[in-house]
Amino acid sequence: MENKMTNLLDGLNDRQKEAVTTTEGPLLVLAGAGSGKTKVLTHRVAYILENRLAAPWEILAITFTNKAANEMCTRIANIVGQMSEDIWIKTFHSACLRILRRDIEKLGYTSNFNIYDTNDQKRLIKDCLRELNLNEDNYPIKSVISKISSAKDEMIDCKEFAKRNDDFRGEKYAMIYARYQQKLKENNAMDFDDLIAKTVELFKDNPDVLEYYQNKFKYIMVDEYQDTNNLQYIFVSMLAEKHRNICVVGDDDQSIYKFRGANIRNILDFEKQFDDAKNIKLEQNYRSTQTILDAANAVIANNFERKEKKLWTNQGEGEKIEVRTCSDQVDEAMYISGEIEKLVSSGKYSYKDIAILYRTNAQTRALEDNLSCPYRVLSGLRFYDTKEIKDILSYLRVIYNPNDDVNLTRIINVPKRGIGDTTVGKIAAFAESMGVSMFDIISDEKYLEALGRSSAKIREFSAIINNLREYIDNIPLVDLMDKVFTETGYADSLMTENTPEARGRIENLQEFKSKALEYEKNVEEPTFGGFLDNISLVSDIDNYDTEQDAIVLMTLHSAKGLEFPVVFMCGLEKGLFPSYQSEGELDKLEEERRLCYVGITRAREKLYITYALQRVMFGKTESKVVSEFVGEIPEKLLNRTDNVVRKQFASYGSARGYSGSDLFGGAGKKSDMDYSAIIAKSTKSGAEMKSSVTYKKGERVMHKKFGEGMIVGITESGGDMMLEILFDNVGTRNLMASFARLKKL
DNA sequence: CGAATGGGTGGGCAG
DNA sequence: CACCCATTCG
Repeated sequence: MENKMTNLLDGLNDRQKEAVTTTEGPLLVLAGAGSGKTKVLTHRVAYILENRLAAPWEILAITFTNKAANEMCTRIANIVGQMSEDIWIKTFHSACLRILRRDIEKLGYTSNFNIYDTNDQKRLIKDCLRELNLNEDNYPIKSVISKISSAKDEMIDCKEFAKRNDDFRGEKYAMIYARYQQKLKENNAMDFDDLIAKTVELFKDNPDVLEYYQNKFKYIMVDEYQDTNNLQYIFVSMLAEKHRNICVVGDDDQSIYKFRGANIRNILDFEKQFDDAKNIKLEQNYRSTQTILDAANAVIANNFERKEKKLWTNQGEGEKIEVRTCSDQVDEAMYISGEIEKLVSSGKYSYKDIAILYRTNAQTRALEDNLSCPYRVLSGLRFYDTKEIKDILSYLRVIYNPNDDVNLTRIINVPKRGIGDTTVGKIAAFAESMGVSMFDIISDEKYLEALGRSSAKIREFSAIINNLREYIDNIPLVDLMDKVFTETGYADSLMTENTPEARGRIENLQEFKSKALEYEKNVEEPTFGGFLDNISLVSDIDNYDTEQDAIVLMTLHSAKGLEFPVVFMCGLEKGLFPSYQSEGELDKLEEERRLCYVGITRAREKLYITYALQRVMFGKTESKVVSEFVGEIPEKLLNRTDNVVRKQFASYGSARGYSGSDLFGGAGKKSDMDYSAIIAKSTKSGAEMKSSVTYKKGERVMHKKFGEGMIVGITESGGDMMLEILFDNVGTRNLMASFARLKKL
């Protein structure tokens, strides 16, 4: 035991040791990116166990993703062995789900409730709007959803919401909210917010339940605390009230989920909320080179609301950051592809060491089309979001919980079985007026007759569902899924279709089955409901397999918590990253900057930043200007290159009509004229035009159109000098010294 | 009454 | 470019 203990603290720096051994009372660990946060958490759990401060089942560790939970579980198992199995290592949602499945009857739901995702929410809201005779244009679904979501986050129920919003629109929103919540209950369903909100409600209404969990969890740890919302904070606070051994770990600089309610104040104010809290900062970075850290530090220093931190390492300076100006998104993808080939053929890196990160999922297409290496795309369409999986999933959910009208409506006519919108509308109306679920209607002969000529088909459908319900937890999951495929006619309809697309869908369904198999194998007590929960809560990133030798493409958001030897951050253009939606709003811009910080700090050895002067967005070609974030990185850390001007000049000889303005979009339309003028001059007598002025790197210059800038690169080119100039407002431009008409400052 | 087709529109990150 | 809705056809 003594030995193990010393081992446990071996290899930790002083700060980390302190965080591991400070087990009692509230503790805030401000852990910079790459500062060994997971190590601290896992060792802290092990330390508590080794010192017999608590039994495994008395420890609750909350992470943000399932992937993080699994990793923590594995790493703790490596230290303490089997004991790790009884620790609650969960995400907020899965922890709450487990609590709810046990006691939800106390709130008037039944334990087989379904979980509604954003799509289901949308359907439900649409129904509400229709019933209330409200127009989607005046009450956009997205805004309704976000209003309801933030109300739930602030624990404002329908009544309270109505009180606080008594203007015309507010009243309507209150009505939608009330109806939506009522519908959820009728469907025996919960949205993601409810999972936390209902747990808190359960605790509030049932002190005995709360007390049980308060007593149970002697030590509570929360990872990624900067991304918790108010509800999650309340949930954790309630649980921690008794023992007060709460340790939160986070980095305010990596808070990137404000858009879904994350409240950065939770971490900034932790010490106010828990006035005796200890505070430990981890600033030594074990991941990246000093160059990368300097860049990250410099960028994030532009934010106002933050706790001062400076990452450092003793691992050396490393290589400069490559910044590449590209003509458009195809050029960008080709450049990245080329660099990847170079990196891999050098033998220093393999594909799995490399990641491409971007702001929006829409950017993947150009990349995918132009990559010449094995790759994987994370997120975008979740596996469970494809149509065929959603269909089967809806069947499974209806079988599990027949009161779920939303899912029932979704599949009652899939595949086509002659139950059209009109009939479905009738069933819904019946259900509404009788105060029962649609399934109740269609399984009752009394109502079926009233449905006229469709009744035979409906009868058939409800028979299928009722038949399948018999098999729940009686036969293996995979067999049940097979039955769903065949008995619903879904498989047949795909076979008949027999298009490449249909075959793809069949393949996907096979994969779905293997996921079920996997679940049955991995989980101790597999149940039908457990499988559905599992699906509701996994994300694409959870399935990211680091062993496969392929480069990986994902959004900057998904990349949080991951690291790669080589990182490409692409599309660093104003309006894309930072997003145009953050323009003029300081707090949103700061969140974008934090996202940039997250991106930079994913890189261990080599970081590439690319941006294009032109990009196709929303189907239109737009001119782009480099992101301000690039300019925030000290120039001395960068090695700038581009492909724009070379193309530009190459085009003179080959295609006269092609003025090059298409490639040089960043300068705007006027560049057409300027450049034709330059061609004229240069064909006359290039020698004459040769600049007599000499330039040096670092000099500041003034350009008529581009404004002030600094020379960051000089290349000799045919007796002239090509200057790479970083302009303050428009980004980098490559200009020939003799033609640029520069004024030294 | 149900299915198919075309036009218009909207498009950020996510458990 | 994908999805949703409205219109038209069967």
